[in-house]
Amino acid sequence: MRKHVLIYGLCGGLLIVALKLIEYRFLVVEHSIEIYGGVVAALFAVVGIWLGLKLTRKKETVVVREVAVPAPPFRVNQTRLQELGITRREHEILELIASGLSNREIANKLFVSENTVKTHSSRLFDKLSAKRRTQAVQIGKQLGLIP
Amino acid sequence: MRKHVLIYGLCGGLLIVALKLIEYRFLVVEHSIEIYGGVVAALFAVVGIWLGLKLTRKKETVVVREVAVPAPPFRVNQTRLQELGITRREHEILELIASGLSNREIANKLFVSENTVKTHSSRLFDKLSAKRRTQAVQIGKQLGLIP
DNA sequence: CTCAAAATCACCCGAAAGTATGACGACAGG
DNA sequence: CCTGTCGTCATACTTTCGGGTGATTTTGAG
Repeated sequence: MRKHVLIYGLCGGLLIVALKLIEYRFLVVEHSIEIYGGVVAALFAVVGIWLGLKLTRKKETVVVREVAVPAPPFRVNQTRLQELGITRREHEILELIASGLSNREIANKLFVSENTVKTHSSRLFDKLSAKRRTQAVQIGKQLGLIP
Repeated sequence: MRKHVLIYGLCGGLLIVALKLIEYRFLVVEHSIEIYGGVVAALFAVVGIWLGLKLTRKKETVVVREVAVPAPPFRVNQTRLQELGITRREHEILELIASGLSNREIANKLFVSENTVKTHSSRLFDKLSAKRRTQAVQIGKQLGLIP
């Protein structure tokens, strides 16, 4: 800011000197003082406006808008399934257990015997280190095997 | 913009007239033309700077920064709890069931008897229209009672 | 204080869940 | 052809769950 003022002052001084040097050659007409003043005024006004624009050009307003992330579509973690050696049937049964069905209901839905469902779920619990179906569901969710 | 220029011009004209009116009273000294020019220059430069600032004050660069909302914080649906007449204890037990604990484990955790846990869960199942604990968990999630 | 709701506990019993073990057929891959 | 995996099923047994009933204590609102 100070710098700008100094530069401005210097320019003003130089301009005045320049004008003085030529005032007796081209502006000797009587009453030309008004023209002289107007020109000087216009010139410095333009310089002032330019300076003012220069000084404030960098103003910015940062607007932070929070955007809700759309629900990430559930994707079964196939890698984990393989790691744990969980078969398709076992995974299918885990899903049905998670939806709140009993062994018998699952058996009916899959057209197999209840005992089969029990064996599957037993093996599933082993692989998930679960002792109960509720725990299996909880672990399954945590591992991304079910939504 | 046009308006500003006009106003400026008008002011300039008025100033010149004003100066002319007093030039023979206070600035009759020879060579005072330099002082006159300097004053006019400084005055209009100031006006110019002010104008420049005024013109650009409202210019803003809007930067939109999208912020991903991490996880929608889970909020228990208290209204639904009241609608169903589920007590605090029952809700507490629903949460523990959902985390995969057995009745006995819940009893130990809450320092009550297993029978108490059974009674609570029984009433809870009634209120949720659930026949099994797994179903209670599924319904509870659906109703926003548990995360 | 009083009353009702909530929380606690007990006992019984049948149903469901879970464990253990063995067996059989289908099917893919070496 | 042989072997391993998967899916299927069965039997027997133990544990857990859940329903039903009744009772006592705590607690909070009026």
